[in-house]
Amino acid sequence: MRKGRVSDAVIRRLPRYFRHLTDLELAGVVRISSSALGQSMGLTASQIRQDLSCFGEFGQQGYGYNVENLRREIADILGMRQGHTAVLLGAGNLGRALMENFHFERSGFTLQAAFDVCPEVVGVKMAGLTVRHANTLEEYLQEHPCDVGVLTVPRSAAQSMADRLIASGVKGIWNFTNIELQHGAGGVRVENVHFADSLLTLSYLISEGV
Amino acid sequence: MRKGRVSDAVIRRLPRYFRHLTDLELAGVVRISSSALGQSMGLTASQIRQDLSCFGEFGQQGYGYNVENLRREIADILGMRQGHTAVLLGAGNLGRALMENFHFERSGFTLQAAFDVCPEVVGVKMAGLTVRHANTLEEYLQEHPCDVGVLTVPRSAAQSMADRLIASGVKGIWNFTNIELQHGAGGVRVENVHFADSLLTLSYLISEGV
DNA sequence: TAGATTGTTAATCGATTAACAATC
DNA sequence: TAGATTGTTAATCGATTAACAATC
Repeated sequence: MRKGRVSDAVIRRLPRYFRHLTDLELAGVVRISSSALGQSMGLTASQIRQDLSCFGEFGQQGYGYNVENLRREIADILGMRQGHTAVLLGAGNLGRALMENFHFERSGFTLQAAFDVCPEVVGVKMAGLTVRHANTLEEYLQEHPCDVGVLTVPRSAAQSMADRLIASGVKGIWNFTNIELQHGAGGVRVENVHFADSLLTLSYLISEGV
Repeated sequence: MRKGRVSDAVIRRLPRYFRHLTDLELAGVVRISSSALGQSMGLTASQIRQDLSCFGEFGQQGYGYNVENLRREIADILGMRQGHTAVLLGAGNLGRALMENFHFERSGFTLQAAFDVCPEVVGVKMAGLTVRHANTLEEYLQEHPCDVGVLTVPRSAAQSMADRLIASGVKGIWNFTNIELQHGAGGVRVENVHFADSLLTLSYLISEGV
């Protein structure tokens, strides 16, 4: 499906395309041209056509793109329809908020299990899952191989937990801890959600010109 | 302090520099060269020197950079030492997790107040703050002007809450809702934390080559 | 058919990397 | 002093934008 290497800039735009197309579909829009989509997303029509051409030909001359169809194509490109699975490590405040509020299934993921070490949390039911003790992680993953580990443990436990996830064969780590995880050449992908980096960017932007 | 326009790519690296320098300082490292810093961050020495040169001259030939000094300079550039203030909108699971777990003060922010509409939440004390009713937002902001609004309300309330924040004169919005906020030409800065976009990027990366 | 819009090739722009004189 | 390393200028690389033939 993919032609040559796809740049990081393009990859980062794919979820935005998906989100906008979802909104358009919900709003009942059937077709859209690259220039109209670009206008609503703050991109040029050229860029959109260039981006999409990395993956195939989804439009039609003189017509544009069918919204529903393009949305489905992008979902495929993003791997949303592959039935990925995830386990969550660290069912504290943030972990719990993710479990109970974030819709994993809307991104094509099934959250299979959650782990923690804290006795007050182990055994508690959250979002339909009973939190397991973290020392059963390897055992669990051996029986239920999993694509992604969601890392919401405290900073101090982050690297060792990441190592255990990698050793158990996950393909990716969704990292909410504020550290840069070390992950060897094993091909594990790490996606960081660094809250502080985000807030500091905003801090810079509102301070500019001072 | 700033020379000409600073590109977005550079701005996004500043918090990473800050984080790495903090770690180095904690580890007792006193000086570091651009090539050593680059190695540990996965950047080239050239890029680091080029980035820093947007803001001034912080190094010394033959020596490199003093870690403590460079960290402080970057904190200044990021506006961390300006004493920014924030209010939080939406004290549900995610909002509460942020209040109780995220260290606003480490990014130079003081979280001043939190608001919600839900009767079970209004009046509850979280992280030392008593949650106020959202219909007192304007009144509060008039008396206590605030730099940033942290938006952790449900999707349906997001845009109207953003409009109210902007009308009350905030400089920035830290947006955790999964929508692209509309904000006119008023110069308000919006920084998005789109969980789903992040997970979908990871989904793509672990699916690659399928 | 005429108008609209694609996918792609070429041109431009900006960001990263390399090179090097200056100097601690 | 000699070695190391900066800040900056020049070269390269990659991403974005523009142009246009193809065609629905």
